[in-house]
Amino acid sequence: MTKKIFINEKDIYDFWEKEKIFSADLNSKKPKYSLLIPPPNLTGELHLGHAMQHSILDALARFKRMQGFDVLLLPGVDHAGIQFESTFDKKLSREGLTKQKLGRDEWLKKAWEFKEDIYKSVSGSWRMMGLSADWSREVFTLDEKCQNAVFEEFKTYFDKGLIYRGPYIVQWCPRDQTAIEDVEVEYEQRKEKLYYLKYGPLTLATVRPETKFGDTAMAVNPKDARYKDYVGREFEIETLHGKKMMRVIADDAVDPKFGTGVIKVTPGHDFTDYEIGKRNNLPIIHVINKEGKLTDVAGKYAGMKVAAAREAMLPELREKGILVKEEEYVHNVSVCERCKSTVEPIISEEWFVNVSEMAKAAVKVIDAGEIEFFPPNYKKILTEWLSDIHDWCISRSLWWGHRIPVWYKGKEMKVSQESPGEGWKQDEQVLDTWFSSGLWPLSTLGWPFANAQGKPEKTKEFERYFPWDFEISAPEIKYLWIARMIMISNYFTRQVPFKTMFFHGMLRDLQGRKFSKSLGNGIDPIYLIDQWGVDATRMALYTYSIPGRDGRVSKQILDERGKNFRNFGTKIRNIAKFVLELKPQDTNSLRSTVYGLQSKNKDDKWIKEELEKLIKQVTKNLESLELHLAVDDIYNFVWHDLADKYIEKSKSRRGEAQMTLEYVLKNVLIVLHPFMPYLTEEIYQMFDKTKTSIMLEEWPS
RNA sequence: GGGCGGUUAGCUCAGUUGGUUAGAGCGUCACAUUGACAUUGUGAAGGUCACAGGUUCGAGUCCUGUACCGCCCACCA
Repeated sequence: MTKKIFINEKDIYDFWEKEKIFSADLNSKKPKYSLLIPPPNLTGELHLGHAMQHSILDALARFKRMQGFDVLLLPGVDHAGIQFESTFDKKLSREGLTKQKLGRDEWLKKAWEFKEDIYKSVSGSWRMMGLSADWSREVFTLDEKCQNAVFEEFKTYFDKGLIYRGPYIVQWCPRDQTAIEDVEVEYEQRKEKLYYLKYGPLTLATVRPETKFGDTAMAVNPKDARYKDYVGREFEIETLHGKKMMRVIADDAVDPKFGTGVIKVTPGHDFTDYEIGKRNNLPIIHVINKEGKLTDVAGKYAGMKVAAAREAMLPELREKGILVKEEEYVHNVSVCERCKSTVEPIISEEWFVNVSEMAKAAVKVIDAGEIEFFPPNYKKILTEWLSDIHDWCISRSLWWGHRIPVWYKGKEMKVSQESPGEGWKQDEQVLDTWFSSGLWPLSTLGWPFANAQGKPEKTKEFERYFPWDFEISAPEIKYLWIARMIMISNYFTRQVPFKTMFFHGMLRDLQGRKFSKSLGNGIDPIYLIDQWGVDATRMALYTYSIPGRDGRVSKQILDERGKNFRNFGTKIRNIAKFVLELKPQDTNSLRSTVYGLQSKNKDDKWIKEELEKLIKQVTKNLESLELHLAVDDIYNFVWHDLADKYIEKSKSRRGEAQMTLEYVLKNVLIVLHPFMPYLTEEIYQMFDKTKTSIMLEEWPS
């Protein structure tokens, strides 16, 4: 084989791609090992978490390939509904454009162009980590095959009666103008005021006086002796629009210890109150609209934003003797995970899926141990969530996504991918991003199945690579994504989507905070790569790759580690230079050394024993997904055993040691390759070798 | 209010089923040195492993409790 000299990392990557070493082979006789890359959101940069995730995936893929598996490492991108749309709308507003001005069709056209731009700028950096993915199979969640899969999913649920549309109280983000899921809501601790209001004979406490226009009852706990005599009776109460009769009801949801033990019931704008309202047949009054402003029922406060209206009405409440007391109150306010605006519970027409049966079935397969979780306690975390699941609100008032495949004509309704004909109008909403992401393990392999005759027939890809052997995720999307993949996959295929589920920890700043754009505390992996190289950056990240363990990092700490592993790379380069470039004239090439390792010298025997231990350890640690330990083992062996001890001693018997040196170095390169792919390939090419690339070498056993 | 995780050297963290003097990197100090490598080598200092009990021949590791930090879940308006 000819030796190759590479100019830089990209040069090596291109070489691998050209040799098609990343491609999975459907017709391979080897056993398969499939890994599914979590599709990054199409909103911009690769962040540290991605970089770590990709590094872990790639190490395993390379390891399995060398172990003789036909590896599929499948890449893809997620359209990321809300996130993409808000990024794009911000860009439009800088150009003086709005959704309204453009209209849906024009907006979508521009959105697709923007998508292409973003994709181009980010896909390069995703590859830069060295990801040995099969790019020929890359999937985007809005590709035709995903569209088909999503339609099949929707239609199946619909036909089985699991999908329904109805008014429901949802978490509404007034800024993103869409309903969001419970799991997309964050809580922010805020100091507000608790207002005591006089309602007829009773006094109650509330933090939201502005919703009083929507009150339809007062409620107390049925066990509360103080109010026993009031229950079931109506009282005249003073409102801002004059006097009004209101009933007192009893409901278990009322906590007698809160405030005065009496609450006002506003079924239109509070989750508890909505439930109370349902149980007691209370009417629903809309006080807040989808822009977060008060409606006409608020009289002169109509049109004001919630917070402003609250302030504005206080003087009148005081004056009329309704507001009798105020106190400081610290509580959690719901905010939108994406844009951080206060979320309003409001009633909206939305689509839902009843997932309780699916979830039950998912709990069964998880309990049966069909998926191995890292760390193992996630098994319990997921089954508990699935056991207590609510109907899934799948509609979003966005334009970027899979449009709900329902068409209307007068009172008629049809589920169809294409327009059923003249006069039919499609539903305006799109599906929740996770509706398509939940299908990811299936849609990436060609589900739904149909042959030329339209009969179901599994694709070859699906037959071979499903279920996936390995999936990885950040813990924060365990419910949004992981639980749903398990549930949906099991529903459609009666199989788990993946056999191993790895949750990595979250990288945080030194105060333990998440990295976020708004805090400006992010660390750009591209910076680390520029500074220390891809391999060193990967190594630094592996030290944080322990399942479920968060890590605290700063730019300084990552620089330290990056520098350290860059030095390690230099160490190996120097070892290679010592062993291969400066070798004595009278020694043979590596090829002969493989057969001639019978040296009786005690140093030779020692280093070979240590090497064997290393190989065993690294193999074991990779198999048990403890990459940090594998990295540590190699580091110690190379630096302290091989370089500091063995090489130093070998200097007095250089020629004799040559064969052992080459043998050890070559094996070190192989076991290090999953972690530092570029460096190891570069040095491998300096050997008189038998394989085109180190990627094709066999893992030593 | 429930559930989970963390607490080990100045900093960031390892420590795999309990087993000798508890480890790494960075930082600090001393010495060496152009010898594959100054992106170096040798050595040193630095820890009552959060705290209190318990199990054990033996506990950083297992059990109970406490404190602090963090995360997730939850309809306290």
